[in-house]
Amino acid sequence: MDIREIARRARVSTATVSRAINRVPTVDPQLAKRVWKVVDELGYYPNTQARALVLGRSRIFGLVVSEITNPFFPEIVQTFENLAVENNYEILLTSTVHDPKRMESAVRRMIERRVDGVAILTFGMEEALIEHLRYRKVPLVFVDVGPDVPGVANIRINYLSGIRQAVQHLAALRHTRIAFIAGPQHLKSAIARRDAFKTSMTEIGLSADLIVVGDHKMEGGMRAFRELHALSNPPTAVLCSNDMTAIGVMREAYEEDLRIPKGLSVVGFDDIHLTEFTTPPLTTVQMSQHELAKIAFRALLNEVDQPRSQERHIYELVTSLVLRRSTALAPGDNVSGGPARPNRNSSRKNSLVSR
Amino acid sequence: MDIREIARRARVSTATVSRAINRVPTVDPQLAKRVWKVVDELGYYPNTQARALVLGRSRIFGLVVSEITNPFFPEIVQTFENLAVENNYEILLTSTVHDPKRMESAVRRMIERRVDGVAILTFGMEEALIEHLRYRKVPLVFVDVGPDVPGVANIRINYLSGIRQAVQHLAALRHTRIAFIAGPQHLKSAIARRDAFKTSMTEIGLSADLIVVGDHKMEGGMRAFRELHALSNPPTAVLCSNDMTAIGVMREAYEEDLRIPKGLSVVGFDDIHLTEFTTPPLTTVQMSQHELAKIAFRALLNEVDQPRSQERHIYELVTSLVLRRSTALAPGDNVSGGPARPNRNSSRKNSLVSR
DNA sequence: CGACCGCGGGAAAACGTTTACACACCCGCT
DNA sequence: AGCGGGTGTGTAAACGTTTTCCCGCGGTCG
Repeated sequence: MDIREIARRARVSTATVSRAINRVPTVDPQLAKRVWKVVDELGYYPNTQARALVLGRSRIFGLVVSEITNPFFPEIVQTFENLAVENNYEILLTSTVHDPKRMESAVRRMIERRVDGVAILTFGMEEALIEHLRYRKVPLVFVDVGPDVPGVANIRINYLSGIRQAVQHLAALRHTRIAFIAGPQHLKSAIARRDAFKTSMTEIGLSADLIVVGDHKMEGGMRAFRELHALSNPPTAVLCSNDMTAIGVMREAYEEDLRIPKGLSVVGFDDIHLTEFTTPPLTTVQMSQHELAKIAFRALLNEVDQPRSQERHIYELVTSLVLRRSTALAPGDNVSGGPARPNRNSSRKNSLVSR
Repeated sequence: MDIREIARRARVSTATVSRAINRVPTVDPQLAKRVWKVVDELGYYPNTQARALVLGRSRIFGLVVSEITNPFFPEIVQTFENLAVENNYEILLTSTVHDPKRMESAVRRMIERRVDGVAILTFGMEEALIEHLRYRKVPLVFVDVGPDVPGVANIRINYLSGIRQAVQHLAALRHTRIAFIAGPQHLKSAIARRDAFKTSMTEIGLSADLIVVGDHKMEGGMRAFRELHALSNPPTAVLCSNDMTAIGVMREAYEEDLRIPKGLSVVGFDDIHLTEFTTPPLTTVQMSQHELAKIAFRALLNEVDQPRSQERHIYELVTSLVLRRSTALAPGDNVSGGPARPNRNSSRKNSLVSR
């Protein structure tokens, strides 16, 4: 069933059918109604491939993430998808599981399907695929790590804003020995977080020498905390480069019978959903996946609408602390009476029994 | 840059280029090499839309899930995607966030893109979209809930196998008061799990009357457990209809200062990744998302390869218990010496400090 | 030595749209 | 009454492939 069939039955030309379907205003309402009637009766749906072929636009965006099973990404995918359907786009999802072959095939697939743009929302070093796509003049948007070249949009993440809030929050709770568990040092984003920690500490006169590196996974957090805990003068608070690391710290603390937050304050980074389900719920620096996806999508949409090829667009995403229940006054510090901590601005979705 | 450009430069016809690219064996190796040379030089990639148009096959599968942010689904998506790239397919992902409008638009999108098949891996009542797709003779595969009609494949889940293992595991640990926290009773899958629990209990002579219904979310688990805990003779073990419920139970138990597993044994259902990150790691009934996605993909592939339209295909997925650390001997039961529990067959990815 | 057969390659049609261009028709003006 | 312009519809080309059909060539067999 194609447009010609519709044309025949409505006794008009294919041109008119096409125009009616696309709501071109000049077509006689009478005819339009006749066309729509047939369309509805037959349950006709235009063939997107044919359309794409002549329009030269596929209405498909590529979306590259590191791995969907990493809890950071599902919400990005969800938001991106929502925006896609709203704008009549389709999304071609790829998770490079840090595998160069996967990236290569991803690029091939995207080019073959003639995507209108690609968002690379991965925290990694997928430099390889960039060149290939740039060469084809596909609109691109990167996060954090993108090359500073014309024609590709870039989302800068303001790590400092959130990390500074976290550090000052801990300092306000009388913590002075604050440790940082960093991420893999080949990731730009991990380095940026560590640097933000150093800056935040030194600017309030605390020393930032308690830094140990993890792997952005639970195991790394456990290992790193074991190391810290063995110190002669262990930290009373730990700030982590991401939430999985913080979960590792909490797990290890539990094994060592250290209660959180009384015995140890822990702060994560990312604000993945999981943090609401830990015991206790994790205080963390939010880097809104929702916002990130939104910015990325908008950037692509802009780019296809008015391709200002030579400008380089920079967007910014700020981070900010969300308070839950994994931080408290430093042990040994006794203030008299009153609630020890600032207002909680976290969305308290989970009806917790107060204790 | 199109196939004609290649043809011109290689001084052959477009037919030959097409044949060379598609590795038709009859073409002269000499010519083929000439074609490939030009292809590589120019970085030519065939236009999939044009191809799909003439072939009548889009090489796209639809994948419908409930919501990607539900931790049950990311692994399904990942596996499905892996298989897709392996087989040169693309996937058109939709999460109906339980919203009828979303489902409708999902169907429209899939039909417009002319998907070759659709896997509906959602635990819900998306009956609406079924008819529309069936009418179009799109190959379908359902999980659990599909209508028993010819032409659509169905994946049956064997809930009983895993739940029976769980119940018997608990019974072996001397638990006799075993409660079940069910899921929303409008979901077929939730009902099936509850029934499997009843069957498993009665067949070993235990009474299955400690059933309270939750909502498959953490809050429901917390609420349900509060109810159970307030009983004059509370259960010593709780089996949950899904993992999020179990996490709620653990959280609530923590609030009530009940240690797991010493004071209470908890078993979940689904085996989402999250269960490895709880403290303690959750013993749960595995319903392999990986297998599920694999079966679904295979089923679709079968269907497009040899469309035996009238047969109805039934596949089965068995469930089975995976032991972690949230179950132990019933309190008050003292056996002398020896390890209290069976071998642990769980994959112990996380190097836990034994305690 | 000629006819026939097999094999490989080319011309062109087909897939289902959109849209540039052409062409009726009607209305109002001179 | 004739002409010009505006409005709305139709015809056909174009998008980039695959594939059918046909043709020419070389080899083999009678």
